[in-house]
Amino acid sequence: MNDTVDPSPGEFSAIMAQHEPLRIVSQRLGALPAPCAHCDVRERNFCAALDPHEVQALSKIMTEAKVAPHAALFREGEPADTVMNITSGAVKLYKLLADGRRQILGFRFAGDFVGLTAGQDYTYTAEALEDTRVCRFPRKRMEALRETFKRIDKRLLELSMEELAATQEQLVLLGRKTAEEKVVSFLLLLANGQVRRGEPVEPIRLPMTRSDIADYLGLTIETVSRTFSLLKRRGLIALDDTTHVRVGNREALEEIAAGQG
Amino acid sequence: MNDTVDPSPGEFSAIMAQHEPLRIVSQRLGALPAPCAHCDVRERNFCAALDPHEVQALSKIMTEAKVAPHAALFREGEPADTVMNITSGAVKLYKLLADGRRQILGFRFAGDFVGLTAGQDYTYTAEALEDTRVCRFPRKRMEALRETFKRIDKRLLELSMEELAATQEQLVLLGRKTAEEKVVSFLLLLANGQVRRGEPVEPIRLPMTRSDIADYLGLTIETVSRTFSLLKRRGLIALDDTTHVRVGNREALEEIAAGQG
DNA sequence: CGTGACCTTGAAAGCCTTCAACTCGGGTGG
DNA sequence: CCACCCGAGTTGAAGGCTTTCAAGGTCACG
Repeated sequence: MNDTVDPSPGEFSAIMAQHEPLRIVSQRLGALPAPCAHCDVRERNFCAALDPHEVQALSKIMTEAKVAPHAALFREGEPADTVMNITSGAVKLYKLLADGRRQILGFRFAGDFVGLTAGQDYTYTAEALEDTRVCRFPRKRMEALRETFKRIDKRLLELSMEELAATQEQLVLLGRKTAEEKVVSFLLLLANGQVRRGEPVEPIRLPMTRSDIADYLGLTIETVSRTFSLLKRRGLIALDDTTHVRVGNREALEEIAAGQG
Repeated sequence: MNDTVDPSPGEFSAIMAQHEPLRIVSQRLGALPAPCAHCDVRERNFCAALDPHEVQALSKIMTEAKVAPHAALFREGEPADTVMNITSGAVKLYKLLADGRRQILGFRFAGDFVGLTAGQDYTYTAEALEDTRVCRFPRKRMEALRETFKRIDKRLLELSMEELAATQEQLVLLGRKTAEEKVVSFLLLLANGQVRRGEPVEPIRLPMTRSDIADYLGLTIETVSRTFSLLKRRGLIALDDTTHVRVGNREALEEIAAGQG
């Protein structure tokens, strides 16, 4: 957490310029309120559906920070005193078993909210995959704000329920899908995420390593690699390089992901 | 849903008498408000932390129903127009893949809340494992009530976050634990649930079939059965019959579940 | 007492993992 | 400038954990 620093206000426009997708979303949706330029990732960030008063109050308790690749936003077991809204970059969330086995719970991108917990401590670790920017909200002050603006709870509940549904979908993937189905489901999930954020559908960007993908899908890096190769050989996907995938036949992939026999 | 009928008011005391655990919890916590006698499963039901006004309002929109074994409370894909609080019995939640493979998302017991969704439709099926009673809250009227009593949202958010954390723990189980670790984790989860509801720790009651357990743990019924046999042979558990388990060495099981590999 | 659902156990097969070798690209220091 | 190293990724071969296939057992129920 000590590797985070606040960007100067002057940097904002430069940052926004680097993030074409965010600007696209902003333009598409017009001038809605947002606590800061960074948070201006409409529809997805938790300010969506809030009114200007609420957003303004939120902006007052918020601080901005950037996180370097491999640095943690927070770690499992630490006191959960901050919730964060990612404004650019990519983050992985994971838990560890006693002997070091790792399960990645999910990946989060611009507009996503992380660090909300029921208990006192974070129940997972959040780590940046690349240069990442976040808006940080102190939990104490956030809770005070929630007392004043009850609608914030409603919004957080919506987000929490959506996250729960996505996590339950992931249970199906881990418990009942084959390696191929897992990898295909993963690619489609990333593609859908890009569309939701207003980014181009293709190429599908993979900011995470094969090891991260493996720990997300409950596989080994070798199986992930082999499955990519297999899909490529079958003409179902094309790899520009190891981090950019293009999809040939979307319908075919959708069928595989759904487990059509 | 048509297999549910409302019990007559006169049945309530008889029902309560059958549910020793609920009475125990009630006595322990004293006279807190609850929408109905059935909902009187303190600490766990969603009325906990609400004040009498809120609970009274909730009781007015609530109807009670009983569900027979194998009958569905609701099905995946149906319009999600009711949320429910289980007051007795046991329920399994599951999703299906196109070819029929099933993943059980979790089991729910007295005091648990089911059917809350972000979208319009249920994203999973809920089916009774045994005779089950529920309090049903029409979504529309519930949402109106949430507008009036904002604290309900706060309570629902708490429940949602707890459920999310539990589901994330299940991701670790499905993605990274061995068959033995899965079964042991499952038994401890059930044991903890019984304690939380004020029931005796032992024997651990298994109201679900081996097939249900398998589909919850991402295994086959044969592997589940073999793993039970293995644990029994090692003296780590004892099976009174197929549905009642006793634990010899709790610490040893905790270590196995945590993956002290 | 037959029937069926559920559970257990054995043996063979298979999917994924483990172990191992090799490639590729980037960073570094001589 | 380039040899060297290291992390990340790919591919092959062997092994193992779990599944699949198969058979038998138990118990509730009509």
